[in-house]
Amino acid sequence: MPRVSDMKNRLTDAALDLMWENSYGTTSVDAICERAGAKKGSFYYFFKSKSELTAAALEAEWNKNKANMDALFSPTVPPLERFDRYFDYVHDRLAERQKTCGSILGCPILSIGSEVSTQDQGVRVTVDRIWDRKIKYFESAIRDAHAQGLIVAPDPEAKARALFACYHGTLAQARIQNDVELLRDFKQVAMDVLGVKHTQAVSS
Amino acid sequence: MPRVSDMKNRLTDAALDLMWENSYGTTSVDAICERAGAKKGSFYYFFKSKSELTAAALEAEWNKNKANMDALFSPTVPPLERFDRYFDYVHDRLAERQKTCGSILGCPILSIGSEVSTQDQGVRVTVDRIWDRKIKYFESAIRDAHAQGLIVAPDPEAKARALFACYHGTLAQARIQNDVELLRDFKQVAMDVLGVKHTQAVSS
DNA sequence: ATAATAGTTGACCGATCAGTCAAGGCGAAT
DNA sequence: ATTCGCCTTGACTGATCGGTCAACTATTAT
Repeated sequence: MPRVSDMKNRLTDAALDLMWENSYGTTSVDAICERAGAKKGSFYYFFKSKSELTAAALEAEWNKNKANMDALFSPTVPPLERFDRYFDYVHDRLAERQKTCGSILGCPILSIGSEVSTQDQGVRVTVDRIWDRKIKYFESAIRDAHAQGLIVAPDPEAKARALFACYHGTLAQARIQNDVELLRDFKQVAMDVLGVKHTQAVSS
Repeated sequence: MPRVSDMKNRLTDAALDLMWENSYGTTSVDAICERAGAKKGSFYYFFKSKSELTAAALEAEWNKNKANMDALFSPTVPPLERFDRYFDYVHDRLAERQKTCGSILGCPILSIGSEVSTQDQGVRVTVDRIWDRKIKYFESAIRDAHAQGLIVAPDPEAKARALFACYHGTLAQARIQNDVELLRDFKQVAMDVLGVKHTQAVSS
């Protein structure tokens, strides 16, 4: 067997990075190659098109984040607390990234998905698939919360989709307005959407 | 005085149309000109860049829709009913458009805004401004609903922003999944976000 | 050591990109 | 009817786009 290369990962990393910070359309294959330290020929050795690279980059991002998601939404954590931890995690990650690039970047799945959905079915289907996987974490937490009588959610799947959409709307707004504080306010909105019985703030 | 031309409007109409259906990045100046029946030189007679045209197109779209919004959110309509009518209106408009282009297009403000926000401050600021204007309709309806004891919303502006973000998240999801039914389900979510009292009593 | 193969390179392609410009056409006020 | 100036035209630019290709390198199993 000949040599092995990490170039494929470098390319997907560079692609997602650039597309997240800018957009799919303004991220050229040349720019991806430059950041990955690759030449154009190498790019097209691994991927047959920019579209295919994008789908691979989104899947790679999912794989890198899956363990984190599993931990955040661990069944050992009280169901409603899972959301709190997840929202905190995303907030912190976006705030951290803002320090280096100056912008709140929102969710790459939504940004890229919204941009290409009417034109690139390959990427669209990939976005859809990852979207569904992430919703499963919400769904499971909602079902557990319902079982414990914390909320009333006879249709956990629908409730999960709704909450996920609301959250992503807030992420998109945070990106457009470049304001991370919008994410802080979402926790209360999430409780409203989930139908958590209103609780007065308890000093901790 | 020499002749007058409707070319400027034709160009903004064509631009918004193409960017809504596809994206900002994939909408070329050439394509805009072709749809508007203009030559490149005319385009740059009216606008000094694609970016400036986009900002103008968004403002023009707002101006065309303002009367509709005023009617939908008329103070003569019961406050919570205003939302119902607005959501129906958007749903019907998107469903109608789907017949001709095959896709649920979501909200152009969000799509374009999300796409260019980190790269084009001119368009970003325009998106921001229109976003704020639209939120005012929500805010006013929420304040009226609060005054009538239909909901509890001590901070109507924050509630309006939250609901607007949630709705746009749903619009984005509908675009990505090309599914108009997601918008139908939003009405109940909106009631949850607004904190409308229904069968489920809310503890004080 | 060498052969087989995974990976790399850089030159190249036609198309399209946003944007420019000088010149001319054409409507309205005089 | 002339003139003023809004608007249109079409040919043009240099850069960049996504993508191709044949030749080359480097690694590793044998």
